[in-house]
Amino acid sequence: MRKPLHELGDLQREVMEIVWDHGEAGVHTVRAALAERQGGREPAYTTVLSVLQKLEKAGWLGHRKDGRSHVYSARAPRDRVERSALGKFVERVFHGDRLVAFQHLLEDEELTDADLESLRAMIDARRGERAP
Amino acid sequence: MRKPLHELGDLQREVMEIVWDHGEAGVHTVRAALAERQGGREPAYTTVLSVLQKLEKAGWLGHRKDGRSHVYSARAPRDRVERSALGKFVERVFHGDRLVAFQHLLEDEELTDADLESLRAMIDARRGERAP
DNA sequence: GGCATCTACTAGGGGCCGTAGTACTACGCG
DNA sequence: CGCGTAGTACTACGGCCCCTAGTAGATGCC
Repeated sequence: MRKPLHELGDLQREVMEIVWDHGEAGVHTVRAALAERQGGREPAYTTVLSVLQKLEKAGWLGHRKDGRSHVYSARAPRDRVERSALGKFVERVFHGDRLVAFQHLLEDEELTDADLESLRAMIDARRGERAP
Repeated sequence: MRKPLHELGDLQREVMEIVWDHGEAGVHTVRAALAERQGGREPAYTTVLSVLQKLEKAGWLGHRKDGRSHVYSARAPRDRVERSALGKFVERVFHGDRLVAFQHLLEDEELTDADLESLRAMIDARRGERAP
């Protein structure tokens, strides 16, 4: 299967995000978005094209024809990919123990009381849908 | 700084875990532990030594002399490293939004009601220490 | 039909991983 | 005192992936 999202190179991940954000995107769109995100100049046209093609070959993207151009779109919805990546990560680093992951996330200093509140809400919602 | 834990290769991560588990470990210990974990045969002595040395050069390990041997130990406690890795991961994949990470973890099918219960407890504990 | 545009294919520098060999060192035993 | 064994240090190499881009070939508009 596909490699987890976080194991992609920086450029490839960036491109995936751009495609997800735009719904679909061609080389020009991606180039422009890249330049804007990173504040640098655009990579060569063929560079971006190559990346797109690699991502397609790897199963991340599909494309349709629009005139003579190709317009790429993600083959899997973003949140499913992210969730899967998180799962793989938890697997590798915490041997699958999600509770430990929770614990670490909770220990984060930056969480506000409001955050904690909405966490509780999330959990309660989850319990609700579990045992209705 | 050091690379996040999940970006290490499989062998290197494995070795780190072994060292953490043992508190400290020399080449022989690591070799044996590797063979046992993976059920395969031990990698060459020098292979393991090389890995240990690489990890030391990268700042993961330190060593002390014991007779003519080196005994390696981790330079940072495991849970700090894990937490940092999780932080980096959330940064890369969720742009730092921990709540999204929570959400995904919560959506996991495998969580039992007991798990959800202890999650609530964790959160409450956290709130308690926050606003006493 | 000719030119601009776009894709396909190929390539190479750089880096990291796992793997291990070779060379050198030092300690302990006889 | 000398030698062998065990241990470390250094170097190497194949494999793989990333980013980068060039060149060549196809195609469609004017």
